[in-house]
Amino acid sequence: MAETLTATALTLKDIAREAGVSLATVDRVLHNRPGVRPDTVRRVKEAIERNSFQPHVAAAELARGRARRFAFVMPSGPNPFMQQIEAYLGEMAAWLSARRLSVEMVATDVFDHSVLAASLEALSGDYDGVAVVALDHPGVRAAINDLVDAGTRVVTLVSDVPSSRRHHYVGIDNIAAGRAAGALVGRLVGQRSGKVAIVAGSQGLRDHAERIFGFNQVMASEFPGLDVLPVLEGRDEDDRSEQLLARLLSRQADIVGLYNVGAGTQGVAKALGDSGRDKQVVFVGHDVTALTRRLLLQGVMDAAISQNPGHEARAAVRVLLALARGEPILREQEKIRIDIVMRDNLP
Amino acid sequence: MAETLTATALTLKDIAREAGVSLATVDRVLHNRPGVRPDTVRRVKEAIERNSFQPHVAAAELARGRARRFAFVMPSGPNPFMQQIEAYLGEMAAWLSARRLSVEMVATDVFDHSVLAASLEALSGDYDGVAVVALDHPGVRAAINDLVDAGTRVVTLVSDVPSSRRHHYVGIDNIAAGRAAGALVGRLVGQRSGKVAIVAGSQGLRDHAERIFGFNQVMASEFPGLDVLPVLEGRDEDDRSEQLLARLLSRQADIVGLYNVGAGTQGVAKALGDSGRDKQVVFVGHDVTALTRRLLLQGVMDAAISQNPGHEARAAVRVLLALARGEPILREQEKIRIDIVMRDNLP
DNA sequence: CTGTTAGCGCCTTCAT
DNA sequence: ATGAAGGCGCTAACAG
Repeated sequence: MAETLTATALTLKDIAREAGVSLATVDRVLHNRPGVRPDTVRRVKEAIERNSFQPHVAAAELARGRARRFAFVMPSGPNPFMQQIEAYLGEMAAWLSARRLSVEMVATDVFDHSVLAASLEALSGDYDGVAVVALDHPGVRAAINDLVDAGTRVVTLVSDVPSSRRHHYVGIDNIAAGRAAGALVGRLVGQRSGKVAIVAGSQGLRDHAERIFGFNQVMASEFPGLDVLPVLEGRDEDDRSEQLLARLLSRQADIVGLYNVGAGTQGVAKALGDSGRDKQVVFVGHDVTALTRRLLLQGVMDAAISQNPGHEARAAVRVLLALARGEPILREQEKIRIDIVMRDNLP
Repeated sequence: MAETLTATALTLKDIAREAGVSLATVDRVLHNRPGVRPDTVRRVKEAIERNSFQPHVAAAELARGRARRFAFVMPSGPNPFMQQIEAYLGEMAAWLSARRLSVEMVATDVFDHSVLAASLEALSGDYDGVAVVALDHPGVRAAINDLVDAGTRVVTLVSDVPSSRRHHYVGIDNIAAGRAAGALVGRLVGQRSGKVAIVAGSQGLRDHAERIFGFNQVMASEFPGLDVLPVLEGRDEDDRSEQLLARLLSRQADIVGLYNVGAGTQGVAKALGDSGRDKQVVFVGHDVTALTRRLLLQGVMDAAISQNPGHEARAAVRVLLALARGEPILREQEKIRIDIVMRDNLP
């Protein structure tokens, strides 16, 4: 009837006794520290295995006694999504402080690779862990690798640098996100056929490029009746996005779908609204902000592909902490999922 | 440039010195224990406030030294969703054990209120916390309240008993889930008009009733062209669901949408498949299991409204732990969101 | 290579 | 009503 899920609580001392060694030796083996005869190592490991011993994290944390410092390197400037992440970090203040953790925000120009790289280099040695919203560029990659080599734990946040040796990426699979966007546009357009417009910040941004890739994949394979137009590059700016889209709308009468890959949402919505076709065109974009929430409620936007900024903030902290403590990462828990948000399931 | 998010790490001793009292007194004030003069209480509280002091959780946990026991009361029988929750709890074994927590599974007939109530009563006094998949019934409510009165922390899981004094509910908003289902059926049906069928386990189950309510809300207000048929009650059984739906399909030619509220998915899919109309009818159901995953990939199901079982398992444990420790609950983190899952964003 | 020992910060008797 | 002191389980010097 009742099946228990955990072993009984032994301590280091028990293992020491069972293996016929001292506390210190068990501790050494536990942390793979040198200075123990291979034979002793084996004996101790066996005792640990046999009892499936787990050191008490609270005791370890207390004994180690060191406060840990983490830095979050984030874009300067008013990006609502990034501001949400910062706000959620702020909400964790008590949680952090009860664990003697500190997190510091470092604002930088993440779109300029040399500035970003310099910001990262400047952190070297001062932090136990760094989370960074990264641009995928060789210079940035080198800076990340230098941090890693210096013993700092590094996680990329929202935007990855897969070729670097960062310990972990906290963010969504952007190709899958693009596919989800494509599926939504296609399904919501329904029987109609026509053209589909894409507005992105820049195809040079890795995440944007990946989203577009996924989007086109689905369009090509599943919705042959829809014709994807060349990508408009609005640099994530409202004005530019608006102008480009307005011009396109005025020339193409048979646009039935619109995918906004990045920011500049205000401009995109304006162009669409001014054209008077916001009810006919299926409009899918990214992230739930004050603006996109309003657009969804008004029926201008039909769906938003979103990543949960609170989850990303907390996952980044937890992953850095687990890495610093040498604990395993709960991959399933830290995975950032792609949420499809429509008017009726707005969070 | 760098803005820090945490206070410096003081200790109880620092507060004691500053307030001119001993460690023990600060500790008493911190935990609202009796035996301290009101005046002293004030002085100590001020010192705590002034420094925004946070006791170190690791030290507290270690000193308290007591292992904590939690029980999970879950439906007996082969419910894939519940099995997933159990599996995720199993994956937490190391995490639990490193914190000297144990969780025990208690299988019971959650659909029989007297059996369920008896199972709950039997736990009294033995556990620090109980998570229960609850039936909303006066007898169950009383059993929950008794546990709470006995000092046990209680969270309802997946299915709530709002009228009880449970400390927390870990699960989705089922009305919102029904609305999301309605919006999807309506939007995916597109321009067509016709009839929409609903298959539920029973309208007596609170979560099913709520989902149906939300579904009908959206249908009535947003999709007047769609006509919702009376609910078929399949008792979450494959056979019965199949028969009822097969009969309905044979009589109604113009069914364009289908909402499966609970389990019995296998039967629903079979009836739909046998009718040869699985590609024309928009089919939305709940939860991502091996079966629904397959149906989504085959294009039989169009979308699944899902709650993340891993998240629910971990949230239940974290909430029970926070309650037991007297820590605040991170509401935002523990909130269970409604996920819309389509073929292209299958997790 | 291995063992001994003094804390880490808090909680809990036990005295006063 | 308040204080003193030991100990929770582990880590990190320091001896040997």
